[in-house]
Amino acid sequence: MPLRSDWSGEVCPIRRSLDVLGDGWVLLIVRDVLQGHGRFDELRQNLGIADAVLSRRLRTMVEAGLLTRVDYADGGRTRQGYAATEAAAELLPILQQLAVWGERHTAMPDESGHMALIHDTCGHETTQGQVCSACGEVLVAEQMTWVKPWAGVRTSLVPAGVLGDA
Amino acid sequence: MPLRSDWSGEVCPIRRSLDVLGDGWVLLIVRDVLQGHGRFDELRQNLGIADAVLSRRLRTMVEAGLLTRVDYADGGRTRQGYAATEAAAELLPILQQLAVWGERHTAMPDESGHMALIHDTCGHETTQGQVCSACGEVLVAEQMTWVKPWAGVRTSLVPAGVLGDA
DNA sequence: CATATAACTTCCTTGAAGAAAGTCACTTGG
DNA sequence: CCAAGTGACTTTCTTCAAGGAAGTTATATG
Repeated sequence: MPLRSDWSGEVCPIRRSLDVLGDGWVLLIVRDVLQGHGRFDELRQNLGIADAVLSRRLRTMVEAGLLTRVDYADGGRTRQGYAATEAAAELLPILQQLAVWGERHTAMPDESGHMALIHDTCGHETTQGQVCSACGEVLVAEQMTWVKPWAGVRTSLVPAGVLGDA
Repeated sequence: MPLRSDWSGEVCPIRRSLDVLGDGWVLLIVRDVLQGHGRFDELRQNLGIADAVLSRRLRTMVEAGLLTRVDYADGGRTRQGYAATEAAAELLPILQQLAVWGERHTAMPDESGHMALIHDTCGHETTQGQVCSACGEVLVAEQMTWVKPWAGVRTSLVPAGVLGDA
């Protein structure tokens, strides 16, 4: 008896999505992988997640078609990381809307600051997660930069299938 | 030691949102409450959830500002149900985008059919969750009707604070 | 009175999260 | 050659949460 039942055969598409996505770790992993941070040690560090939990999530996300294994060179050897599939990249609006919602409805800590979503194509910030509020275009991951003032960085999102530079 | 740590003080707004929302049951409850189905027995039946799990979720969602308790008349007595807050209503784009994503990326069962998202204001179906793909307006819950062919019903979403008719 | 309904709460079993340690496959430096 | 380090996991053990089932309380109604 699994802790939560299998929703993959449900008639409601929202519920079928939540079978895969209705878990905080999954969406956080997609968040990081879209930023190119798809190595096991990067994810473990960024997320503060237990090894075993991360390993289990990565496996199920590969099986569910959200992630693919990608080779990368590290010194003289080849290692493996994870990149987002097209399916995962299409979660961008949900992630960005979570950012917008979070800034409106959760308590912002002092060291946080405003996470701006920059649409690189038109160069403006969008206040909507799916369609650019400045120019009206539908947003895709590789045309986005996320401004994270708490870390003093701007991160350009990577296309599906790509593992970013460390 | 809770099974999953507290993300409410995180610097990333996505992660703060997932502290509240990163759970399949929470989003399914919002889905049903936005359709006016906010009574305990309705939720239990629609969701196929254990009483204790539902009760716990409802309590935490009220505390988190997603739901409010609402009185309703049943025969000669007053009972209580749950309505969405404005914060929950603002999850509409996420829910609708989950529907869109689910139809594209999960296996549709035979008895499911296409869940159309109708923007009542312009009368057309939208293929985007946040902005109407037909007329360009930002979508809000009380202007939406969800077509659920597997149940042969069209459900108009209710405004925040409202418990729909049974 | 008995029955039904709604909205929970409690009990018990089992799966999952998380801390910590371990394993394996390599590089690299002494 | 060996020791140390790194990356990507796996395993062990403890504790929490999901879920099935039963119970409780506050009312109607016949």
